Amino acid sequence: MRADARANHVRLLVVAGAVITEQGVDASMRDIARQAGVGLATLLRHFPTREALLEALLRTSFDELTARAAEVETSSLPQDALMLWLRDFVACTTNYRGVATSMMRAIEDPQSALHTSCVTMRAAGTRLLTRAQAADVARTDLDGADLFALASSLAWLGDMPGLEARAEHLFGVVMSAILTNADSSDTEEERRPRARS
Amino acid sequence: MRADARANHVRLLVVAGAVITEQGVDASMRDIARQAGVGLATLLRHFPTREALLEALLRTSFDELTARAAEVETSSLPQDALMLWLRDFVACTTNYRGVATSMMRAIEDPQSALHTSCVTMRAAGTRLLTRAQAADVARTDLDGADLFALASSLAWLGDMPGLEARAEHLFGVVMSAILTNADSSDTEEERRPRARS
DNA sequence: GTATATTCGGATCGGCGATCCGGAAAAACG
DNA sequence: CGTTTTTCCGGATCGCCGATCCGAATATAC
Repeated sequence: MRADARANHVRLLVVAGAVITEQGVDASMRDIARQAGVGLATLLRHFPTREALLEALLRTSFDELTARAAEVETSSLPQDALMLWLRDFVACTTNYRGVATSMMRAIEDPQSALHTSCVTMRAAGTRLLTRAQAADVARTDLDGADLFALASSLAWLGDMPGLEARAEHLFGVVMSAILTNADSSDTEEERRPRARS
Repeated sequence: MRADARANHVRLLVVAGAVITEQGVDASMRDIARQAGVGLATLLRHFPTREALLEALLRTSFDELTARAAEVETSSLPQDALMLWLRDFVACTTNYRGVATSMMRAIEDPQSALHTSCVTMRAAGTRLLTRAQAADVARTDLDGADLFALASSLAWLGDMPGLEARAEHLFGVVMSAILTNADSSDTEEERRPRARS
């Protein structure tokens, strides 16, 4: 790859990250190119589709999430590991508004540039879920796809206007449906009623 | 209103319903106008924004839902009423793909043509929730906005590709978080593990 | 320094929603 | 009826979008 091309590549990634952070995943590709000081054709040459660009933006975060899954799997109790990782997953996928919808579409479309990344994430979550189920602290009528769907729906809720404040609470509500608090552990706080404003 | 204008109005509603049913709420306004055999300007004169068109399409269903809320409130146990009505709500809002997102945006935007309808729906759900909470069968750390958000997220899940089959199951999972099955009633079936394919 | 291969970006295309306005047609009136 | 008035229609146009083409610019190889 030529030097100027490589420079444009990283420049586009940085600018796209900034623009999409504040405008969401449906930001205008032209805008991104303009703010990066290149032509639209150049952006589209480096990232042929919007999903390819998103995939490049998410790869770093996703790799960190995968590492985090392995980490909590050995360092925490099954129920805590699942909850901690899901919290990270939701937080990560809430950085870019609208990304939950893109991911749910991509995971069903092998052609999507995001497909592999999403499948990897789902697999990481599935491992934590299976471990929790084996420890009898998670309901057994869920599989990895269910978990991915529920987590994605929480991410979707998180970037609805006016719901930012409720997102954490609703996370706890859904978690209470996933975990089967067989014994009262320190994750019990998630069920405690919250003072509402 | 002139006779030809009224005819176009109903014609546009019928065609828009068909087109949006199969293409989702982001269907091209031009397409709808074309299929109705009128100019784009005519469609936009009758429904100045996409949300105004959606509001007109949803009004009938929403009125039925409001009536249904009053019906189950008097005919069913608090927990059953809440569950039955939420099921209807989700089914109704899943008819048009993408409508959940439109509703969540509209309910925070008083300018939206959909705003009033959404607020009405939320109020209907809130009444059923409050009744269930008073009967001690629903968790008390939820308010109407939480319920609306959870129901909308279920509707959102329902129109993700590949999740149609799981939607009902996930509905049960989330319901199990909302209801507090104090005594084992006949709604208990929702918690029974499901055989997965 | 020249030749080659790669990359760039302006230009163009079809499609979108928004808007304008001249003409068509319904309605009101005599 | 015919005429006038009011309403409504829809083609045309605008700026924006993403996709694509291709001559110009330039980094790299020799």
